[in-house]
Formats: sequence, structure tokens, C-alpha cells
Amino acid sequence: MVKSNMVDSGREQELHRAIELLFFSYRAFTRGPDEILEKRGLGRVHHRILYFVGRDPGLSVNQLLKVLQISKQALNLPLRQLLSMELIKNDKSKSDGRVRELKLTAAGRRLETRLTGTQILQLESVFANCGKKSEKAWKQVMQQLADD
Amino acid sequence: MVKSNMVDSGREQELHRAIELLFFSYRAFTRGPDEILEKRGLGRVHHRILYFVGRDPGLSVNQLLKVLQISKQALNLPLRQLLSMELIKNDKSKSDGRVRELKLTAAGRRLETRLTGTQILQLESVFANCGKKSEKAWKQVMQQLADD
DNA sequence: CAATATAAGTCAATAATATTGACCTTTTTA
DNA sequence: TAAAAAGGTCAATATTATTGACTTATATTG
Repeated sequence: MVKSNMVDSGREQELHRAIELLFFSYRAFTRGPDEILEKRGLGRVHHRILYFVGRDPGLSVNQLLKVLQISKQALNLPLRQLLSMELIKNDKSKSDGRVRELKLTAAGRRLETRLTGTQILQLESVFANCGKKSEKAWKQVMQQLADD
Repeated sequence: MVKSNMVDSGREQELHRAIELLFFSYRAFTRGPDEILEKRGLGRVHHRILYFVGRDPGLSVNQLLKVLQISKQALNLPLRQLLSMELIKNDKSKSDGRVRELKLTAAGRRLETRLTGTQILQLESVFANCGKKSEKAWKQVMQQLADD
């Protein structure tokens, strides 16, 4: 029996399933890096710093803040930790002496590759299973979600 | 020029894009509820409790712990808060007196609907744009990611 | 050049959260 | 009756986030 005022209509159920997929897949997606990070006393923020600096070497502190959308004070501690562990270096920019250019050190690159590597493997495996078309459709959906 | 040992090959770039899509879309997806929650001094854990209790009324505390994958102590405070705010009730199970059956109160249901509603709207809009096929493909990919 | 703006870095106080481990009660099951 | 399971709580600690103020160095603009 289907009532129009059912608590959970068919469409609602499909959307609830989507909500849960996001929750569970995001958790599965961050588990790999989280486990590696934990052993070194690092957290997810450290990974994000390593990731974005790795993608965009020479990134300034301000640019990093904009990407991560956290406060300067929230970035301060984890970034200092990465600097003192020599996973990241911050050399003065030649064109503007106020700006520090963040880059991964060799060790930083190794760790970043290892962390992100678990996620790359997950995605490679899933996309290989689902096919190019699904991969494209998935990206299209995710892009729109991200844009909102 | 394409070198085999390039830092970021074409395929790598596509996978990095996927990583970033997950990061940015998840953040966009949680922003709506987060803003509403903040006004009441609640956090994401409260939403998750409300959500899963809403989906599965009568859920036990242990079942909730398994879904959320947090410790009993980490659940303790937010759950007590929701109980004292009368957004959730926990009546003794009739079949097993040790078990508490968690359910939303009327006010709890209203809040849950509002929180999850922002996500439902986001998904509805995106899926409407992308079409049924993309929606199916997206779910297929997300399911595999979640399963891993 | 002087005033102002920008980028970065730091500190202190506070608040919120998580973590560990112990402990207790009630109820069920072996 | 003894052991196990579900729930609940406490205390101590550690971590992390948040706010606001402050400093230094450099760049830009009037």
C-alpha cells in the first residue's frame, strides 16, 4: 500500500540512500590516510596541508587558508608541526618578501604520496569496476554538489 | 611533451580531481546542516544521531554506536543533550529490559527534517540536472567506495 | 618619504571534544 | 546462581578550536 503522505516515499528513500552513501563512502575514503597519520601523531588537517601544497607547490599561507577554509590560528599549529618535522618548507618569495612559498620537502612528498596513494588505489579500483562512463557521470554529480 | 615519469600524469590528474571533488562536495554537503546546528549549540554528531534514529526508530544505543563507529563515551554527551532537549526519547524495550529504544520526539523529527532537508534539496537539484542515468552511476560508484 | 595595507607569525585565554579506563546497575542467559 | 550483555556515568587527561589581540616585515600608495 502506497499513501501519498507516507513518512518515507520511494523518492525520499532514494535520496536518503544517497545521503548515507555520502556518509559511508567519505568515511571509507578517509580511513586509509587516517590510520597512517595516527601513527605519527598527525591528523586530517596535516594531510590536507600536505595534499594541497603537493598539488600546488609555492602556494602561499593565505591561499592555503582560502582552500581549507579554516582560521589562521587553526592552521598555525599543524603547519608549524609540519615545518618542524621538515615535511614542508616555507621559503620567502622572491617577488614578494612578505609571502612564504610552501613546498613539500622530499620526506613530505614521500608521506603525501603514501597518504594520498591509498585514496588513489581506492578510486582506481572503483573506476576500473564501474567504467569510464560511470566515472564521468560521478564526476559530473560531484562537481555540481561541490559548486552549490 | 609527455614523459612517462612525469610528476602528474594525465590519469593521476584525473584521480586527483576526484579526490578534490570528494573533499569539496562533502564540505558543501555538510554546510547547510552545520549552520543550522551551530545556532543551537549542536554539532555534526547530533545530526548523525538524529538522522539514524529518524531512519530506524527504536534503534538501540549499541546499534547506533556500530553505525557511527564512535566510542560509548563519545556518544554519551551528545546523546544526553538530545535527551534533555527532548529531541530524542529512549524508552525501555518491552522484549528486553536492558535495551533502550531510541526514537525521535515530535520536536526531534521537526529538527531532523529541517537538517536533512537541506541535503535532500541539494541532491534533488543535482540529480534533476544530471538525469537518472548519472544518478544511478553515481550511486554505483559511491556504493563501491563505501563497501571497501 | 610617510602612512597605510598586506602577509605571516605568535600568544593567551577559553571552550569544546575526544580518549582512556574504571566502575555501577539492571536484566538476561547459560 | 554466575556470567554476560546493555546501558549509563565519572574523572582525568589530552587535543583541538576559537577569539582577539599583538608584532614583524614588506609592499604599496598618496
